[in-house]
Amino acid sequence: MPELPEVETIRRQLAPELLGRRIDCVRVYHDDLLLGPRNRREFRRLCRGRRLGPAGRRAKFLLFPLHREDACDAKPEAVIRTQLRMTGRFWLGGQRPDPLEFRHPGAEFVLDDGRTLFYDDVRRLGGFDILSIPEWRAVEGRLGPEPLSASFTARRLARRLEPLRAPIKHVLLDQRRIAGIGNIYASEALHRASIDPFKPAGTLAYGEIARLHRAVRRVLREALDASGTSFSDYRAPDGRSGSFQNRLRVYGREGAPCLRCSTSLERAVQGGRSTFYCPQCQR
DNA sequence: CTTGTACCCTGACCGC
DNA sequence: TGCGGTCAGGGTACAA
Repeated sequence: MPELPEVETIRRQLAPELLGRRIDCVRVYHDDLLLGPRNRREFRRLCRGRRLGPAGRRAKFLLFPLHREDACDAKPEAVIRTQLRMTGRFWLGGQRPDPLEFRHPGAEFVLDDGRTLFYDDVRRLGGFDILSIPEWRAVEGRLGPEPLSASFTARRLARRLEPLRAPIKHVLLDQRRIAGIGNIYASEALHRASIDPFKPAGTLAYGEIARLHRAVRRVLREALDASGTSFSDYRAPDGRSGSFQNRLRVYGREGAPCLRCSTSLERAVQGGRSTFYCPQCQR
């Protein structure tokens, strides 16, 4: 479901509410929501009684640092890594969320202020694992740069694309190359940069890469400012929708006119996923 | 190393 | 009303 702007929106809403809270009780309703090697009992044991540090995000992962009760100021000893994948959602409140809207309860984290963090996931492709800090550092080291960070430059992007023969659209989805971009914003960025999604990444001219770099940052920034893109099921934890779906230029607009040149937009399948593009102005 | 494919799972929708 | 096929914002394991 969510890409970088949606996950970051969720993080911003949850972070101030969760900071310093103690996890008193954990319930996990499906084994397949535990994505790591730990079973439910181990997961509960590692969470219970821990205090939450500031919620973080890297790529599309939400991170909940866990501190020992007696050493809250020190570095966390572990982190809960959450992946929402396609349909994972959070809701935080004093009672259960509306069961008509949250029909697939996956897990609950009861906090010491009486509220509970609920996780709901229709397809159960998302979930949690607990990583020690060295384990997390190893995982994080394999991820590509954060596209909104100051250190993500066009030059750096060019170096990462240069050896790759795969289509640029496919490369944008590869979290080892660039972190946080998913199927919506890959199509949107390529359209804004007027680049053919099928073009092999390593054949892009530097000028094209510079345009792509700007387009990626701009579209993610604008989506973040709009609290993300909401289709039928995505909601932020406060229940509000994002509004960026009104500003998508190609995603989901197959057959509609290109906003730049009026050519009918097309949909193609790359690596099993839809790519939306303008056959006229993306070359 | 790269690249492609299968797979995890449920639900909405479309054509028959 | 039912049935089969397709599609959905993701990531990983595995084979070639």
